Amino acid sequence: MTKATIDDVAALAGVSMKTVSRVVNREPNVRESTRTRVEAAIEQLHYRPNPSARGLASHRAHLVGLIYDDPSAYEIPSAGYVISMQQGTLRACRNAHYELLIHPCNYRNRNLESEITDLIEHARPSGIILAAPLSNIPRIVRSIESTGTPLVCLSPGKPDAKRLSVATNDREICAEMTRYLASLGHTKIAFITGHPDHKAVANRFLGYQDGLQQSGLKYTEKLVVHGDNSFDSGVVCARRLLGRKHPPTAIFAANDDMAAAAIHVADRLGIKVPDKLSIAGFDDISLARQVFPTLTTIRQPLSRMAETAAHMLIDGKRNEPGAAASAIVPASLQIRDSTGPAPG
Amino acid sequence: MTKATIDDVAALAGVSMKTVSRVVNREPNVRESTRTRVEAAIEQLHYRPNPSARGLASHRAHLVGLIYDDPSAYEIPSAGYVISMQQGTLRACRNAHYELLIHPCNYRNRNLESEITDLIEHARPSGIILAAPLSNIPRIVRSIESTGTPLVCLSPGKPDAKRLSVATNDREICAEMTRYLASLGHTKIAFITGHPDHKAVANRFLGYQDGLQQSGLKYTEKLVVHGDNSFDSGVVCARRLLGRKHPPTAIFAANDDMAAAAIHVADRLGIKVPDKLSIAGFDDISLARQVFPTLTTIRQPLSRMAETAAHMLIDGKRNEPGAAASAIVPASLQIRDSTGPAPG
DNA sequence: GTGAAAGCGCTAACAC
DNA sequence: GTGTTAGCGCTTTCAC
Repeated sequence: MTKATIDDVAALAGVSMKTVSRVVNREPNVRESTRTRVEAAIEQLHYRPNPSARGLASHRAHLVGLIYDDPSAYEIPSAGYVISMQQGTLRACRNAHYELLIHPCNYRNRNLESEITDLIEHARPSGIILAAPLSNIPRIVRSIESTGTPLVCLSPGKPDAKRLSVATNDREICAEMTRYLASLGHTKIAFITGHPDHKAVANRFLGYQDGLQQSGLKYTEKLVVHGDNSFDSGVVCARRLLGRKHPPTAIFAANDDMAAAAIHVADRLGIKVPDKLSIAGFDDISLARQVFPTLTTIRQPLSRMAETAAHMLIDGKRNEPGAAASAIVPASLQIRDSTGPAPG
Repeated sequence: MTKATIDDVAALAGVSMKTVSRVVNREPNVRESTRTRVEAAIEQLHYRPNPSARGLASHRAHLVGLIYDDPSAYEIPSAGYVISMQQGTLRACRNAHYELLIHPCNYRNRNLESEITDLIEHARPSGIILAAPLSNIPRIVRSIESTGTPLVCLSPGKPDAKRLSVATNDREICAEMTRYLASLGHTKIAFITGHPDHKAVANRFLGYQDGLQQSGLKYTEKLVVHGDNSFDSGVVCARRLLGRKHPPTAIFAANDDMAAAAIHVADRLGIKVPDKLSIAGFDDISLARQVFPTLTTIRQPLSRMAETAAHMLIDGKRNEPGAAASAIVPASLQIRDSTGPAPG
């Protein structure tokens, strides 16, 4: 038994090829009863459209391109991020019979724009999902847009009404974490900022400030130190904060690596966590559950974000063209053992 | 300027379409001078074959399928492994103008065989790379083989002369690590075994025994404890080893998670690493460089292995059909700070 | 060694 | 609402 083609389905359902095509592609102008009959035939023959034939005839492959900055192998948290995004995109693709084309690339590459436009012209994806931090680079975004391929940006720095994007509520969730720390009785809550280039990371800092205000606490620069997202920078920052005469009783770091570093420093200094010091991070990388005590942090819904993005692309063809939209998928607090009531 | 087609190239080179096709596909029966001329035309027009047209005409997409067990997001070391394999496969694919189709799946899924054969029938890849531990499951391997699609197994449990495979020298490199520890003066070298299901992990244990023998040390069961690859099991094993009257001066764990656990336990017990105790792992996950002291370990060349596998598939079409082969890509020792001369 | 013709399985454009 | 007719750009088959 050889594979069923669209003709076989058409013959079985007693309609033309084109009607089958309409049903498969969810196009309008098919009577409900006809649609049902065609669907039954598809089911019976286990018909699935041939992607190559589709691609050839439509000048557009039924695939979604996922473009992201290439993590060096074994690097964390990048690897976890990438896998999450792939998983989310694949979930959306599988239901819709789309394939996923992954394209890791180096954001320092000078020819990145032509590399990406080449990819698009060659593979002709139905749409592109562009992950942060690439989605923060205007020349990359513009070069993709110039090909006319639908684009969804993941975590773009600032929302842009003219573009499709999916983001999380960095700022709000950081405010929530800050309020949570305040609710535990902490009044001196320090913040370790992240790499200044990453716009979403800057939003985390704003959320911290919001949270202080919402809790009736004063924001002061003295409680802010500047890291660069690395574990090492976290060590330096935590030492600076904890070496003071009146150290903070809570430290909120803009990512988990720096938060883990703070736990490490506290341990060296003999400061008990969470009894004397509460520590919170952001990202929920696997390290968060491997440190002792386990780290209270914020989980970004990366997989859901990517899934949402893929759906925008796949379903988007039937939307009005001008209907730019940005979706927000909320992050969530992961309360673990590194936070507790303020001492005293 | 629209994209060049095979006709454009043929016209420019003054040959037929078919000859261009022969050149592009590296088929025989083209005079050298003709080939050169065609290649020049290809270059000049920036011609790249349309994958959809190719796939449609040849009943076979120019793509490589990479099938692996799905890590839950944020799980390490799976994420790092997957990224490495993807990177290696992509390197090979890009040069040859193949695409990569990734297929994470759940190895506990009952319908896995039909899921995979469906995938193959619909996407029609030129070949499949099957990663461990899936490559250790005979019914999966056989179901792929039954579709007639070329298959390369990554780290199959035992080499099989009838199949294509790529593996690393687990056993030899573990013997080398053991000899290295012995060369530092250690005579009581303990081993923490890994999960019994993973065949490659069992080879590591054999390598440990080889290494002892090669160093003139006696193997004794007393120095072996059984873990399951998890950090927690490593804690239990390390406690058992270090709680003895005459503890070992070196611990070699079958993976990095358990080795990191050993470092953790030693720290709690006040045993200085590497002064009083040397610790070695296997995998070189990113945690290996995040623990203190940094972990001496073994790096598996996963990315190279996947690249080799992809090349076997892509180039293999021109080989003799019966030419099964298995490649070995050697692993390497990563000497860091957790190992040192034996005390005393 | 090289070329001509046929057709892969689908969608686009338009007719009805 | 539905069907008809052309191709999409390549590989296959077979002729030379």
